[in-house]
Amino acid sequence: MGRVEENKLLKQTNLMDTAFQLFTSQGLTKTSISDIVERAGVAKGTFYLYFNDKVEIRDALVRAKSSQLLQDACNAMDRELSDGSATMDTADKFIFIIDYLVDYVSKDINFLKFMSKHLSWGLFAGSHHTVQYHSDEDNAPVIDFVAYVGKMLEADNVKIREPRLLIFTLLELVSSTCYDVILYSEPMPLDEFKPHLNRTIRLLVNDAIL
Amino acid sequence: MGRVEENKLLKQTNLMDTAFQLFTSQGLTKTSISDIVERAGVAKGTFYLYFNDKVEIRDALVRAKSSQLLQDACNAMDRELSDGSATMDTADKFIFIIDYLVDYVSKDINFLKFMSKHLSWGLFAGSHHTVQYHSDEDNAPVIDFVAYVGKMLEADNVKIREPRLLIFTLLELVSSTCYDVILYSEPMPLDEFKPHLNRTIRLLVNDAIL
Amino acid sequence: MGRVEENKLLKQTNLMDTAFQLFTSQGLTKTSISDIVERAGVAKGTFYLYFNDKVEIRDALVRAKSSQLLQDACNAMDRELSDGSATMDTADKFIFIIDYLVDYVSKDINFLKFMSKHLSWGLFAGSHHTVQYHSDEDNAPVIDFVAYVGKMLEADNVKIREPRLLIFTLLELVSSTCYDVILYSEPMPLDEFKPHLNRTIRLLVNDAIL
Amino acid sequence: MGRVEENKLLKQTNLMDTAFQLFTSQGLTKTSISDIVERAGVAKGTFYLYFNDKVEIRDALVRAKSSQLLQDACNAMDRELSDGSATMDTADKFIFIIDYLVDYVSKDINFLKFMSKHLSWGLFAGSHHTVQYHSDEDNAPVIDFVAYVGKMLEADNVKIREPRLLIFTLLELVSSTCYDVILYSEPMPLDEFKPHLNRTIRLLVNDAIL
DNA sequence: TATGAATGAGCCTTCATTCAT
DNA sequence: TATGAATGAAGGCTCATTCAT
Repeated sequence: MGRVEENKLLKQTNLMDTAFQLFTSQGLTKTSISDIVERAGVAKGTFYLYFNDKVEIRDALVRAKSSQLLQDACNAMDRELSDGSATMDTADKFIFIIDYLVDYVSKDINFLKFMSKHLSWGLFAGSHHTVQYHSDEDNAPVIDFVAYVGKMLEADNVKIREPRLLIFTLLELVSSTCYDVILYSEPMPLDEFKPHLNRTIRLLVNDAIL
Repeated sequence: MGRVEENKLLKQTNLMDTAFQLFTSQGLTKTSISDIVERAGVAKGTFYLYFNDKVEIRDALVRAKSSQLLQDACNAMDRELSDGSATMDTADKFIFIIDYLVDYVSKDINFLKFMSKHLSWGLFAGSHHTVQYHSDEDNAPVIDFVAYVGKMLEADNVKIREPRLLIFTLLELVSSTCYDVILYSEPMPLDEFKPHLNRTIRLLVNDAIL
Repeated sequence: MGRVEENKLLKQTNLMDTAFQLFTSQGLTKTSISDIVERAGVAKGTFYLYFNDKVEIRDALVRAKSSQLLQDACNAMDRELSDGSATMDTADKFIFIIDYLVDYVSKDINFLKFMSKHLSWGLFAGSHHTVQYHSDEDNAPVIDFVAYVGKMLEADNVKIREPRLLIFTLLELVSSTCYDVILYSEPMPLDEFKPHLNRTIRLLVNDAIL
Repeated sequence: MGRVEENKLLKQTNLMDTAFQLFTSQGLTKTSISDIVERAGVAKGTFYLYFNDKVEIRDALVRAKSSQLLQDACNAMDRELSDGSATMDTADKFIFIIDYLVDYVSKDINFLKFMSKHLSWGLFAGSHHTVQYHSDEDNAPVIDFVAYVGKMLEADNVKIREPRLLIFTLLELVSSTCYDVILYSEPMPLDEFKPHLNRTIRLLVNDAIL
């Protein structure tokens, strides 16, 4: 990558980081492109060199941030496994990962509001029209979550009917239910809901195992 | 209800009907309040007599329309059952109802986009801060979906662990997965996805039966 | 005064009291007629039965309140004189009265802002298009300030060239200078300004004495 | 000053000139920002690049115009003095200048209404948050009125107790009394009032001379 | 007399977007 | 590439005023 391209990427990253801060702190609609460029320290016109509009940068951020969050969950899983203390079956591992996700968003309501129910977009990151993005704060390249799960299953010596579908279904289920549960305690508070959620996850995972 | 109050309800219904038409035909952001009042044939100020802003009328509509859709599904279920031709167990009935919902939104993409993943809001309709609303097009009063399912289970002589939770979970699962499946064919087209969805529904329902 | 007229006056007084509260607490432009009628507990239309617009009620209030303030100053003067302790010449008396006015407005900035530099309007109250008004809080009928001063001069056995003109000039001088002095400390703070003001008052009064 | 900055100042001056015309011809409240920008031939948004709201441009204009008027009065004084015909003492000079001011506003009632009683704001122009402004119509740079008077006194070999305070007091007295006198003939018509005013000016000036 | 729902013109302001520099 | 002044359509919203009840 040449100096010019590198510089370009830096500007873009800067814009995305700034936009993310503003989106999560004051909301999407309350954040104007003026706000973003002012805080980012670039001119208005510069924004349009990198993004066509606010929706584009929003979508790019949702993909990037959910992808990053999945990555973090994988890392946490790896740490847990290398501890060697616990014995986890495949369903336990799914539950662990999802628990990590739920914990994270329940501690950062603004992040949850920004992501809405679109946690699964992180799965499709890397595919069509994804903006290259790697925030300064993040410390590792983002890998493919489906691939990670694949390796996990391999290690467990377990085969699953449609791994990608299972992952998608679980993520949608989790992000969708938890959105209402966390934000509105509807139909019940999170800690009351969690056991049911885990039971459902185990059910779906075990059913998918061939 | 006095003449004045009747008139007020009519104005509100008129506004909501008009807003719904515009939201589903040209999208939420592309619809201005000016558009709504112009088409509804009332003054701008009148809108603010009934709603505080666009978000409020949107939310009221999401609740009302999803509630109505659930009602329609119940009616379809009743018709099917009164046919007497088919023998359906409890899981079959859930699958039938959900199939009705999915069919409906898959045939009206704009409706799906408007509702986003919030089909379950129809469950909470009738509860807190719900605007009274009954569109001219609709032909029956809206009853409580949870209550309907309750009676259904009674008729089947079946007891379920947490009926409200099951219904919520299923609705979230369905509306969330189908949103991506229908709009983006992600991770697969709808007809390919449906068998998996049905299998999952059956799994969850049977697991909930005591 | 018949019951009907009495009632009418009560409504009007109620509206003016309410308007005054709002004008002084949130400012003239920030106060809408809706605010006034809502707080006063009457319907929108009722306002227009008593006043043509906001300017009319504002002007009526400025006249009434400045008139009342002048009255209060007279009462204070009377109390001071009946004490018998002090010996005051005519200029002293003017200074005493004006000091009362300045003290009052300097302790109620919002009142000062509302009255602006129009303290002398209280002189013309009772004349053309003045709304009859007597707030609940006030305890005495409002008399004519010029007449009061006339009696005061008589008691002092002093004749003045043009009493009404002197009073007008002094009031304008005081309200105008003190407005800037109190609100902006321009060209100097109030306590620094007061000696100069008093010197000027004495100068003008003595010059007017025949 | 670069081309861009020059252009900016021109735009601002243009806006202020236009606003002044409208404010004085149709009044402050009857003039909308739409009116101003339309007449000025710029876009609505451009207004907000230079002023935060209508009050800001109004205040800037009051300061600028009163400052300009004081300047004009100084120029007239200079012309009068260079004529050499008259012999004027210090009080005469003050009376001359004030007479110029009163004459001016009495011939332009709309200007008087716009300025209200705030003629003294011209004294503080040049100080804090004053918008740079120099109308096309005006032909000379605006100097400091207090400084002008200072030189005048020097030439007269006269020392005054608190020159700035005297000037402030005189200006407030004049603008405040003449506002009511000219607009409402209250308490008497202008020509009847003028001798009294002049007497008062002379009194105050001579008293201030050390 | 009193009401308050309805009006609708017009308010101020925002903001995505452009383009000359 | 980058800038940021200028744009102006469109936004949400207010509010004085009316009038049928």
